[in-house]
Amino acid sequence: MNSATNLKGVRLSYHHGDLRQALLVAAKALIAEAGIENLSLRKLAERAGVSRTAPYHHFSDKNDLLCAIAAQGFLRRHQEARDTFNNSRLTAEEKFAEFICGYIKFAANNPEEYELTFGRNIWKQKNSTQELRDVAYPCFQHQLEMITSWQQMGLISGDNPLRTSQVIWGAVHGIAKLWIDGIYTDSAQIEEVSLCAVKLFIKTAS
Amino acid sequence: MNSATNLKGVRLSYHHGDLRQALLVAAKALIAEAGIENLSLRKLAERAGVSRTAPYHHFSDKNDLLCAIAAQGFLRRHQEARDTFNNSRLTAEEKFAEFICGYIKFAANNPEEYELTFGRNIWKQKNSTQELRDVAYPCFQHQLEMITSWQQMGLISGDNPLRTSQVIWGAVHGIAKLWIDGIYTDSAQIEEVSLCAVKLFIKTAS
DNA sequence: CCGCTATTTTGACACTGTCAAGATGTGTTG
DNA sequence: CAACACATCTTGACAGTGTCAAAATAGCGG
Repeated sequence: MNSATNLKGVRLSYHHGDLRQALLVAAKALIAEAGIENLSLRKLAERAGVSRTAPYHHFSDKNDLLCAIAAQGFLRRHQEARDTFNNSRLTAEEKFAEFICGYIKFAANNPEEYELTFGRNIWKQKNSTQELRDVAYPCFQHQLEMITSWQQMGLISGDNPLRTSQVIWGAVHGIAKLWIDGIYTDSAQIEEVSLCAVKLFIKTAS
Repeated sequence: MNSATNLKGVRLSYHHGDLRQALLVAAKALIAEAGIENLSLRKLAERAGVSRTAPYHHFSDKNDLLCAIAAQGFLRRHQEARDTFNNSRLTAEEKFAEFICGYIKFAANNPEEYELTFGRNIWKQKNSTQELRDVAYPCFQHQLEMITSWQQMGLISGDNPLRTSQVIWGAVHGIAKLWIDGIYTDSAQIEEVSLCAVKLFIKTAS
């Protein structure tokens, strides 16, 4: 259970100690630097100071590693949303606005990690791990619950909570993705777009 | 200018005749079958009955080929949207509904091609070709014009047309992507989600 | 000290995008 | 018709990728 690395990350012993955690940290750094598509297990292993195939004893394959990182992302986002929703000093409308803006900010602040977490790489086909789904679905469910409550109190229009939740989630996801993927040209004004979305979904807006 | 292939696609002459077009067609087929990430230039060349590097005489690299396919996608979508908007037998509200549902249907009917056209592969970093931007931006611009007109006639709420357009585009894009990437579980109900989006954005909905 | 197990490494394979150099057609000009 | 220029296609090669099998090494319980 020793960390077995000195301050520079150079290995001191043959066994790394906590290679799994080190790989996750290094992978997130590499992804933030150069994007998911530029992450290779070999470069990752080199960064962690370990041979090419060492990661395979902690993750069954590359997809498994990506799913583990994404799982952390879901936990973080879920926690953020919970904190906002449970903040008793905010009105319902403020909570909703913060949900929208917070979601998009979450994506904009860590674009590459968002791309991994909510992107196609790990979700398409049957790539998602059971572990990932176990933390992602509660996050989705929580979003649905929040939207449902806002709808029941008349803040948001629409009747079917599930469909409404899917539309609103789709909106923030789409805004985030269009920005991250560089399709929006005026990238600076992401905050304005968020606020516009809030106004469009709130019932009293005219 | 001869096609120089028989019915089975087997080459008759050394020169292919219209390899560029044949590659585009074959690539779209391969993508529709197995997704973008499973498209390799080598498999593509083999499918076209040509050597590995032949495509490089018609496209500067893989990204260039993908951009060419995406450009066709934009032209198709742009035409669809124009047809709907110019259809004088539809009311404004029907046009808006058809814009939303049509966009999502466009994505749902050809998920892999949509992923390519509006996805990160060709837009992130500086991957987009000038040719691609030349057909994509008018398509974006047209969306903005339609939204602006619907907003001016009081069909849609909001004040800033550009921001509103970005939100609505984000919504349909996000709904489409969540569905395509397999994050939504109940994939069958994409039509219901589209209609819910229409109701949420139209002013008179309560 | 021996051996068992977890961990890491080395070697190898198939696959990828892409470049350089050569081969083969097609068209044009004298 | 012949010779040359050019477009097109092919072969060979290289670095990089994910991943498997087998060997090497370390730590721990007896």
